[in-house]
Amino acid sequence: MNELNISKAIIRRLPRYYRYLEELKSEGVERISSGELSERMHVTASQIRQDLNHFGGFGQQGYGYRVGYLYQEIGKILGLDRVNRLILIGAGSLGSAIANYTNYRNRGFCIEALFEKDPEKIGTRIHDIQVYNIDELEEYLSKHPVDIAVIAIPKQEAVKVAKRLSDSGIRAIWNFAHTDLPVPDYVTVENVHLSESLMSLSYKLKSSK
Amino acid sequence: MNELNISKAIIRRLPRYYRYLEELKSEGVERISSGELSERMHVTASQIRQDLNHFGGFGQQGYGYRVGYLYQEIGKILGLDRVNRLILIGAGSLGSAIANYTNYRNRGFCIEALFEKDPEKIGTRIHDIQVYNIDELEEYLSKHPVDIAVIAIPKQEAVKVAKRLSDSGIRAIWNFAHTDLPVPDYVTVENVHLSESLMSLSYKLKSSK
DNA sequence: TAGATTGTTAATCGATTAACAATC
DNA sequence: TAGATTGTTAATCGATTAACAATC
Repeated sequence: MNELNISKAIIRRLPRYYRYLEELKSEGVERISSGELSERMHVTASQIRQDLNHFGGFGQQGYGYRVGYLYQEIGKILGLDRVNRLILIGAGSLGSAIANYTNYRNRGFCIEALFEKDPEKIGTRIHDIQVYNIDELEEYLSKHPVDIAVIAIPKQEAVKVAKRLSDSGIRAIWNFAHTDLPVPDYVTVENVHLSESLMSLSYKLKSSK
Repeated sequence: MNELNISKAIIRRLPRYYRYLEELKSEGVERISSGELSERMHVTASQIRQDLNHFGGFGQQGYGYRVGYLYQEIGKILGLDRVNRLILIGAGSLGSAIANYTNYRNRGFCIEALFEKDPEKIGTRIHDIQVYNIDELEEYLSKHPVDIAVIAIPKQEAVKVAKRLSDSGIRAIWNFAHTDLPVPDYVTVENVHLSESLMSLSYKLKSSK
């Protein structure tokens, strides 16, 4: 159960295992072998066994893995067995889409507040989430426990807000701004650089022709 | 200039180089060495030189790299020197955010049409893009050249639409649905699995405590 | 020319796959 | 018990880093 030196590659794959297990569960499948899962997911059986074993012996020789149990355990590893409280910075179209999306789709995550500078939006509710003045960020954070801050504003402001967030003790940032955020060591940033993703696709398309 | 066997890892990094070079250009910096760029980007100078050399000798010994030239060349490699025509499937909040975002931010990409099944939205314009009935997808594709299709609809429908897209000759799909799309070999898929990204962050937060 | 910095090869490191003994 | 399949070690593969000769 030593979770200390798990490679980034494995962490990236965990949510994908989780997704496939959820699917299997909803299909009523109770047990699955690494070989069968391998065929579904298009990864090697060896990698599946190797990956899962970093976290403990979830399987049983001669039998395979119990789907429900494995699903639950990976959920725990990912920290989905408790509620992650989120706040969202930016109530533009992207921020609003994230608010909509994250609340619906992901149990384990709950968006508790939105922050904006546009006076038109402050005081309203978007997808049933209260919109606060961005100036009140520090005050809000001093009163409410928050696990993850989501940044969905342009890059110049994003860098400043990231500083304010880390100064207020935020430990995790989900960043949608087109920039790398300079944050202290104790803050974890997960970037979603959409334009970089699109450029990669453009490259792959071009080079496949 | 052999672009045939470029690793995925390098392709992922190219857009990031592109972003930093754009920044340098806008700061008026004309030349940069791999060492200086290394410090900015927090990668090794060796990796920068190694990466760039896969595509040709862009630098000059004793001098470094000319920012403008390198920026332009990486743009070409990524296929940003021509217009990529996009269509977007799904005019929900995510689709609408992507429409907004991609049109503004990324020169080289142009969203030409939106497809929806909601009768309320069909016939309207969203961020100045015409919304078509999803039933007209094949007809539209037979008349208009399209480079990339963006999928921003729930997973069940996404799989079906992906099939229709590949049957109509689409070669590249930017997929925002929570599923892996089964497509023929000649179709390239770039996934943006937001919930998986958020789960990774949850893991990293949990394990850093 | 001397100094700087690339291009490129060689060494290291890490991640993936193969193999098989352990065991249910 | 025999068959199946995991857990785990060893082998391979690929990616990153270090080193340095080439050269501007």
